[in-house]
Amino acid sequence: LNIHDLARHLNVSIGTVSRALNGRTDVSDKTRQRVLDAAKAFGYSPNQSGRSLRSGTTGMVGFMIIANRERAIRGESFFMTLFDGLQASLAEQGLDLVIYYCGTDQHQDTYVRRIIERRLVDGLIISQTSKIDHRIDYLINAKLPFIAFGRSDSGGDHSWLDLDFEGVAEQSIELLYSQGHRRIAVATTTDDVNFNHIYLAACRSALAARGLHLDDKLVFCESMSEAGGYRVGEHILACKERPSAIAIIENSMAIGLYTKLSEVGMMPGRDIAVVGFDQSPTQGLFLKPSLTQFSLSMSALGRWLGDHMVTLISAKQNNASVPFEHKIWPMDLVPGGSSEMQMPLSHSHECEHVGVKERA
Amino acid sequence: LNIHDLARHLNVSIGTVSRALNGRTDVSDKTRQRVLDAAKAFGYSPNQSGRSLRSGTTGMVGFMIIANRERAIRGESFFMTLFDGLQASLAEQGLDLVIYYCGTDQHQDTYVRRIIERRLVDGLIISQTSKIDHRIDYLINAKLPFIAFGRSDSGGDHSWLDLDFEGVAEQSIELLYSQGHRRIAVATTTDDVNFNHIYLAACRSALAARGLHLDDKLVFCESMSEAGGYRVGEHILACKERPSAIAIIENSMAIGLYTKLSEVGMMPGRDIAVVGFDQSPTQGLFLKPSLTQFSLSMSALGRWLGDHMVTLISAKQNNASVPFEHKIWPMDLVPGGSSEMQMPLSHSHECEHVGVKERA
DNA sequence: TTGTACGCGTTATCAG
DNA sequence: CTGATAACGCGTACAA
Repeated sequence: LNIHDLARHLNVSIGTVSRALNGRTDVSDKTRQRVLDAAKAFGYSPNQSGRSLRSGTTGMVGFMIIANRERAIRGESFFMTLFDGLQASLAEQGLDLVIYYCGTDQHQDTYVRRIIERRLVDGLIISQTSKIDHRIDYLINAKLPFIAFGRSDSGGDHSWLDLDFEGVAEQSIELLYSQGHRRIAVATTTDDVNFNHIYLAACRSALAARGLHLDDKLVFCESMSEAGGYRVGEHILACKERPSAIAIIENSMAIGLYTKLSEVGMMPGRDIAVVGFDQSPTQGLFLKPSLTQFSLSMSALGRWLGDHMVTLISAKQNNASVPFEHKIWPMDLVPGGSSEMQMPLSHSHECEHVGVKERA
Repeated sequence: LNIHDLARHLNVSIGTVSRALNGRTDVSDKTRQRVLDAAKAFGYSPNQSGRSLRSGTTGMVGFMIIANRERAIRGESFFMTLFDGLQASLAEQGLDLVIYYCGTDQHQDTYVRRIIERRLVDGLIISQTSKIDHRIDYLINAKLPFIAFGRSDSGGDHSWLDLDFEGVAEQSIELLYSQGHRRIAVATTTDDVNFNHIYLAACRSALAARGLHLDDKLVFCESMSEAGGYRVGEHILACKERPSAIAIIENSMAIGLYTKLSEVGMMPGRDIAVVGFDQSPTQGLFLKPSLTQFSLSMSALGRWLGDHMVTLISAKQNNASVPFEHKIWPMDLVPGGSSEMQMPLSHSHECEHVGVKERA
């Protein structure tokens, strides 16, 4: 069923049908209503290929996620929680959200090229950006509206949104430091994504700001999974000088850490302080003891992405100058039992920095 | 950059370019190579809209997932684990996977209509089928190749794939029964998906086959989330006659149950036997004690979906008769510590059914 | 206010 | 083996 059939049935021209359906003003109300009724009655909907070909626009916004062989495709559920806000925002402008899944056997750079060259979308959101990310160079060059979810050193100016890793690191270290911890470990993931570098660097500066040096032996890099966290636990137990606290970048890793610790009779919040991050809204709260972590509104984050994408797309259509945005998304500390322990002050490893009030 | 530009640059006609790129035989090897080289050099890729319009086929297969307000969009990560096999299978036939996310503010039936009417895909996989699912009626009527991931009572004959809920229920009940449990609870979800009915019914029959009646007071229906499992724990504790075992349909609920139990000093596998399902490959293994659950190859499952979808699509293109398939996907028991406890035989609540060998 | 006709980029048919 | 040309379904400038 195409526009010709509908027009013939109504004894009008296809031009009139098209105008009526697209909400143009130059069509009588009576005719418009007839057309709309008939379209509904026959279940007519314009063929998207024809429409795209003619208008040069697809009405689709892509969100690309990358499978990761190491972590067995966990953590991607993280993205699910933002699709609702994103979808709602785009829908208000008549845009559709489609998710492109780049499998383990596909290369992310060529995958992006395919999507863009074939003109599948009007805009694209990429995630899991790496420190050097050729997708960004390509997209800038292709002049396609896009937003990077995650910072990168690649490319020129472009819009991006990222979580506040610096803020999380600062708050985590401050919390642990204020409770007397001086030997603090950091766990990151083996993924080739930029946030590992950002988080680690931020932890390092936060420690340095307090006169502490981050021991390389206390930086653990494992896969983003329960299994990875379990191995982090093994590393901790194998330490000659065990840390009294650890900041861990991903909550599923915290779960594995909990498991390893419990196997040797250790408990987070009693024998070692643990601070997590936030890769799933509820997960950490149901650990025992509850995991200290950081909350954020994924739905609002998705909406931000959608709103800004709409701006970028309309700017391009109007040949307007492009207002790039750079957004650091705030996250709020949710204290849990895993970081409740206080350190005896005498055990400080940084005696030279211990001031008067700590001795009091 | 379109096919005309490429043809002009090569001093050949657009027809020749098209033939060369589409691997037709009626083009000389020399010309084909020139075209391919030029296409690569200029980064030319056919415009999908033009191609779709002409050929009437999009080369896309959709996978539709439905957001669920109640469970805060958890559990959808389940699907992620099958996309790899699905994607790989489709890619071998030159088909692309696109994921359609039906948000909480969209109605699933109208969402499917939109996708189909606008001709966005050559085939569609729907998931989270409900007992009565109008999407199936619609898709059958639209004559579009589709597979339902999940059984439904709706529609006529069509292809579907579903997990072996009956097998899981049977094995779960058998395991618990053989260890002396006679008062066994079942936890399902509040979602309007068919597997709740299937699982519950299968548990009921498995119990009946052993002379046990499933007490309605021992059927708990909560949201598919840690919070839901937590509430299941509350229900159990509030029971006048507490069950000694529970079969629970989803692993994130098991996590919440663990949490509630630990709050009152109870431990799975010691104070109550717990058998889970499998919504995430690793989750249950890192609970303490490890959760008895069922494993399956999600990648293979995805591949099955892809392979069958390819069959359906080519059958339609060749006007061949459609070989529908109905597949129950097997799952394997992975015993964990959560179900290790043995019940003392004297406590059986079903004395009239206790046979000689149990008294021995 | 409505009808006509062109072209978006591609593939397929047919003639050479 | 190759080139010219007709569709595919739609939106829109232009004519009526």
